[in-house]
Amino acid sequence: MRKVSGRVRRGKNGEAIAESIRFGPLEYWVGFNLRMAQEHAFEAFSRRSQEIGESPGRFATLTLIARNPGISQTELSHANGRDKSSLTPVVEDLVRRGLVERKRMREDRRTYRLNVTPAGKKALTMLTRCARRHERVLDGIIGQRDRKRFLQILKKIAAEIE
Amino acid sequence: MRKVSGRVRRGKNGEAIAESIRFGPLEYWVGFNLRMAQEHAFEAFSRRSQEIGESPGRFATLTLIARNPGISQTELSHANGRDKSSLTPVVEDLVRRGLVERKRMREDRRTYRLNVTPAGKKALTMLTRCARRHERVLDGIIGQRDRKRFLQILKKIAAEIE
DNA sequence: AGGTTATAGTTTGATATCAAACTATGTGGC
DNA sequence: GCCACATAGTTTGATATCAAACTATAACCT
Repeated sequence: MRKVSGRVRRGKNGEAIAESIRFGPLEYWVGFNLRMAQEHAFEAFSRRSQEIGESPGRFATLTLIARNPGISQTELSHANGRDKSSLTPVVEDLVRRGLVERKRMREDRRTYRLNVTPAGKKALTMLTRCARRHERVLDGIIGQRDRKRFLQILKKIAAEIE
Repeated sequence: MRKVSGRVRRGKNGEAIAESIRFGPLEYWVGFNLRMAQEHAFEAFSRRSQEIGESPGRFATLTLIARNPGISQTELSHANGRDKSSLTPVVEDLVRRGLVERKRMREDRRTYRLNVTPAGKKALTMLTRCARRHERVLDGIIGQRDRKRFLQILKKIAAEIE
């Protein structure tokens, strides 16, 4: 867990003087707080998924393939918000471990079709359980009353910012 | 700008059939949408700060040093939510470019004190202007009514998740 | 004082990511 | 058919990050 920010300065006799950090405008700026929230949340999910021996990044990838059988790598990279070149080693790994199957399309031999194998479905089930626990924690923090609106705003930001 | 997700599949006669991606549970999960919002927002800020020739990551760093004169690298790394080792090259760069000054503490010769130089203040002013424009865009998307609550929730997530 | 333990910062090795260059394939104009 | 252009995926080079090992100082205990 990340330590919470706090300064300790020593006085003349070496006694600890706790000071807190001044965040200035960062305090009330959305950009900074969005980053902090995301990074802390991601880290928490990361720990959770490590418990079941999966990388946290695999979750969205597997879900998207499972929900969109035959999806291509480029489509997947857009859906997941990553560059297609980042996907190459990820897909390689998933295929190597037998979680995803990859076939050339007949009609267009540049394109691959991705599908989740039975083993992949199993891994996804585990990851989904893990993600549900994570979501429940987040829900607890956000509160039932604000959750829907909060989610709407997040979607709006992703969709509308240039 | 990142393309929006959408699939195009070819029919028998080669006509384009647009399909949209199914996100399954990702659709309504906070974790995924938090990540997407943060990444899109960061990318937008990144473009903005490139226009003035600064890295987006420098903004929080410079602000925190300016607001906490004499802060140490470890304190800074906690405040900024980064590992102290990540800070080494960043501080090096800021010092090399004359934006930050770094002095050994007398009382504890392991520790450095960081301070922003006049040149650093100037760079920070530019970056702050840039960040303000970015914030205004975000404010427009979020809406004045929900902004405060939204910010509160982001802070709560960062603070409370394990 | 001397040895043990803690702390500040750096170095190193691993990972994830992007962007640009590249390869192979496909499409369209003529 | 051929040539220009577009597209799917890979490779390569750069950057940012973390975690663990390391160096140097400092604090603590007896």
